[in-house]
Amino acid sequence: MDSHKLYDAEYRFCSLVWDSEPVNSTELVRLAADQLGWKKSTTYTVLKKLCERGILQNDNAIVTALVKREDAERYESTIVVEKTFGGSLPRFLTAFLGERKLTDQEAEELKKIIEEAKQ
Amino acid sequence: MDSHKLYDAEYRFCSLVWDSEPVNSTELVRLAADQLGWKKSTTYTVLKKLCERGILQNDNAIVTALVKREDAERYESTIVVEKTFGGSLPRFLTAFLGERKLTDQEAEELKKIIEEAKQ
DNA sequence: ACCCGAGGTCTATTCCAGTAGACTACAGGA
DNA sequence: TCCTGTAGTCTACTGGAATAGACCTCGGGT
Repeated sequence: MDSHKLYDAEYRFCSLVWDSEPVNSTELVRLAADQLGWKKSTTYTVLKKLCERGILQNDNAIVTALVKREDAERYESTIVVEKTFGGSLPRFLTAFLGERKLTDQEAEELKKIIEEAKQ
Repeated sequence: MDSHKLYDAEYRFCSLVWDSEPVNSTELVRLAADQLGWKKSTTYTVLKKLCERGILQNDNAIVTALVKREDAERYESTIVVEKTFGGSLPRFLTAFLGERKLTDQEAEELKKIIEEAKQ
């Protein structure tokens, strides 16, 4: 349940998968070497752990994600709001905005997102 | 600069300080024992590190915070939005809301916060 | 029959956050 | 004078995230 928590390195790795799934494992080794500077065994070690935790899937060298990017993002955002802001989105928003100013356009975009989440 | 990053244990400890500053260090030892289950030396070790990083201040056994709760909260929220959502607040909001639904009242509150951050 | 690349496993090593134990110094009461 | 509480330091252990090196197997090409 809580094993959906992705550590930093895992998150970066999953990002590669999300960007290119379904992807061959050897190709993934190449991508991780390129974009993360990882050695082959590092990739396989991390891949295996993520498979064991039901986050990724490796089927005959074809890697796909069981936990989708949106799931991980939602989880991540929820955690922060809970841990740091007592679960209150308004408190999060207030803190984030701080002295920051929004343009009319940005404000409209945000309000639209909120409007769509009503009910 | 980036030393303002608070690790989990540090954050919990700072919360105690924020809640009760200015606070005597012995009293803080007591609070940390009560609320975090920490031993005395743990409290002093963490306190010292935070002082060295300019986050707290210990003056003749009177502890105060140089970095305020709002600063830490803003920092924390900014980090997530940047690290996980490419700095885009709309993307964060969309992810957080996900399938969640807002009541009219909640939506109004959020829109008000946004409105106040305009320009 | 041999080599090579694909596809992987298993076992370390390193680093650091988190936590604590043992010790020191000093001031004020009994 | 000794004890006790306050205030603090310094060193050390532990667990786990991050990373990698050495090794294994198997199928296809020469």
